[in-house]
Amino acid sequence: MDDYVQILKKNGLKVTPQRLEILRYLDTHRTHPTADTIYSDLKKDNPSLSKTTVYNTLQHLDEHGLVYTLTISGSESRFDSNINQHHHFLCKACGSIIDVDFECPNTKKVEAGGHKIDEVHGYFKGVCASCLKKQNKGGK
Amino acid sequence: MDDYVQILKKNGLKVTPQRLEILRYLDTHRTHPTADTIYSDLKKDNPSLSKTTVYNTLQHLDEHGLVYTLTISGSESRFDSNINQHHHFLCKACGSIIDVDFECPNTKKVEAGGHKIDEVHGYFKGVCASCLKKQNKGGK
DNA sequence: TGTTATATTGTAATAATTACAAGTTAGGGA
DNA sequence: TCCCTAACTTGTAATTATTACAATATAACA
Repeated sequence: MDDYVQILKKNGLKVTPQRLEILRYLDTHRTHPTADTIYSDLKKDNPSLSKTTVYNTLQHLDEHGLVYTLTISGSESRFDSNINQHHHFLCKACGSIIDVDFECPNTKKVEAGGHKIDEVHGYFKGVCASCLKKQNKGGK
Repeated sequence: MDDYVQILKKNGLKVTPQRLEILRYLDTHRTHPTADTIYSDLKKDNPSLSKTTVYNTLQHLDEHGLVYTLTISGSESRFDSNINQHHHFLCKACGSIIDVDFECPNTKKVEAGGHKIDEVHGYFKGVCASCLKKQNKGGK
């Protein structure tokens, strides 16, 4: 019935309403939200939700590879339920984070140095196509 | 005489002892230090140094492309005076950050989406060769 | 050398995250 | 089905990195 229950069970995680809500939220909001955004949004329907629970759950999900934690913005972590290898573009004008879908062809070069790689993060920063258009229209 | 003076002047930045010290520190400590590490180390010889000055200076240097700010660790920024295009490997065991020297061949693919790219960050995380060796020796 | 815009300093404020103790609940076993 | 216990959730307090701000000091140029 509910896939999220299966996902948690498969990973040996206890099934709780809070975890189901957070999993569902991430799955239906592919905007790379912050912990605080997730907390604020979910609190509307579940006023007793604690921010600590959100942080703890995100950490557990990350440890089990169920979410991917981005540090692209520098000041706060952002969470992505898209587990496939992909990278990210951060628009410095509007703040949005856009998925960039390709694999990193350099992983093997790094491994050639003898290191074991668990995570690959590709962060591109600049101005997105949409904001570039606005800038050209708006003048200056 | 002192290259750092020229670097600052060339970039239209006022030449102050603090800025020279920070530039020199970054140039001679290629360990990707945090702002706090820079502050603590420089404070030894310049007790009146303020942490705010360190943060302000690093920000100015970054804006002028004289340092590169890493957000690889998530919890704090790290600073690199190596301006050439390169990437980084973070060892989760010992915390060290290792330079990885190659260019990203995917920049053009991102630009194909119509975005303007100012910065490219490649972060690899795992266990470094040195720590892998220790783990094998130490047993477990 | 004087002027002024800019930099430095120190403290206080903010923001994100973590620590912790108390109460609650999920899930397996009797 | 009920009970037990380990694990989870909650709320508050603490911590850490960073920024804001006002007062003082100084670099650079006339």
